[in-house]
Amino acid sequence: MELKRTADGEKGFEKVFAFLRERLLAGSLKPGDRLISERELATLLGVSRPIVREALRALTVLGIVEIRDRIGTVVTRPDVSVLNDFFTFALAQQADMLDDVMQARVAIECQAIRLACERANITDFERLQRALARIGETIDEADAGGMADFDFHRAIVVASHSETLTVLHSSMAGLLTHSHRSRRELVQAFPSMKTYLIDDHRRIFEAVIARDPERADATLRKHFAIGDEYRRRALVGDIDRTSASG
Amino acid sequence: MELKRTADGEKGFEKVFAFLRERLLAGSLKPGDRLISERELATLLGVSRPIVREALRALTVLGIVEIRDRIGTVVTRPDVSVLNDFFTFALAQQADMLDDVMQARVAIECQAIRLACERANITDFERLQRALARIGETIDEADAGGMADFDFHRAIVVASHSETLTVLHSSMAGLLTHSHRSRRELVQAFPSMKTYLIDDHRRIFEAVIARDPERADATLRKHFAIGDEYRRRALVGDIDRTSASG
DNA sequence: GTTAGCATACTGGTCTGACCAAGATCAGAC
DNA sequence: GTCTGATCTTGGTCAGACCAGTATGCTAAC
Repeated sequence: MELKRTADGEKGFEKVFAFLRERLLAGSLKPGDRLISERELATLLGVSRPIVREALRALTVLGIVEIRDRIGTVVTRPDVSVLNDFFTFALAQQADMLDDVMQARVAIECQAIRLACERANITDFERLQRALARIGETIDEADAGGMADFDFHRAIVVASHSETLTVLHSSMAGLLTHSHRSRRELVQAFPSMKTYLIDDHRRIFEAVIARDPERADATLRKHFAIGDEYRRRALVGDIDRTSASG
Repeated sequence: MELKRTADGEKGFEKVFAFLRERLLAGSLKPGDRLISERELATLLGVSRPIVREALRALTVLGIVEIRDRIGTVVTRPDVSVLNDFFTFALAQQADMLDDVMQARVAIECQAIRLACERANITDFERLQRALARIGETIDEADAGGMADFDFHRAIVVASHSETLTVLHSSMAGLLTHSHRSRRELVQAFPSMKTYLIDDHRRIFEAVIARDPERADATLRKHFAIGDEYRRRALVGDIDRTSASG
């Protein structure tokens, strides 16, 4: 963390960025605070306004501040969208990263469910239960079903009461929803998946209710493994057509 | 992922950003490619150069492109530093996030070690072994010891051959190194930690060598738990002063 | 005294045109 | 054929200006 001081040796952009970063990291600029106007900042640091805007824009994409048109620039609470953007771009340039991201998702969720077993409260349980019920109700719908599935998994992470895990998990949301949907589309054709989806999620739910981290982790991990297996089989057109008519 | 098309309805910055994003995500702009000059981009999109610079700066902090002075703007491979920046800022404004980040770290590493059991090759094993040896050698040094500890854990993640996990793990590196160092400083005072550090890491190493994901995960998780326990006791000045003189 | 309404100062959003320093390039000298 | 220097190009920056809304305060009407 090279906190370059605001020496004059720095280029314009770096000067402004460092100036603001210093105050942001030191805490003298807290979420909710409004920065001085771009013009003031420019004259204060002896740079031009476009440079100030560059720095503010940089902080904006980092989710640190928000530039409000004709209002001013205010400090915001760090947001997820940054990671979202990053993963979106990163994924685009390395398509093989998708499987990788899934691994990270498994990592996050398995840790989250352990924490959830310790920390979940009634509200969390209720949310999980609602999500579970919704999975059952929407088992025949691709869109709603995928969303219900996603909601359930998100509820697990939320129940961990870990901001970081939640942030990381959400940052992969865009990718996950796709995977959830495509998985759900398989359900229509292959009935055996219904059992898998409903039973698995209920078992996971029960493990959390029982506050049994090991069981919850193991069950969730198995759930992912089975899901992988289904998708793998789908690739070769196998699935369970042999045991059930489509 | 609202991929706003480059309609004229957008503001200047959004227009440029969307224009570039489109090409970045579509893959027509790949890492290594050089963008057209700022001036050309400006005239092409009908905006001024400062606006173009804002967009380029935004992509820069996202780690997507790199602006090289007097050379041009080139597309880079997505980098870790973005997440680093984000976590740095986020942590500064929510200090209580540190414990949270540790949880995420545990999540990443436990998943990584499972993958490592499957995917690790000779090179990975050797790197782990070196790191393990180094931990033993530097057991009495705070700085070098902390680094050896960190290297070992990083070697695990690297052995997972998962880009995403590596990226996430690295992004927490700054925070982790602190924690590693402070832990090592305890070693000097409390001899029993030496055994814990050396033996635990060896057990972890052995589990990976044995390619036993469950055992590796469990051992690593226990390793973290014991570390937590030590730190927790250190807070109340307990530790093992009773059984060993300082 | 209170309030509605408007003028004004201020804010972000953007543009134009310009200058600088240094890498890249190519023509011309050797 | 090679070296050298002028020139083109590139990013880095600045100054000043205009627009369009917001916020504020002052005035005028009730």
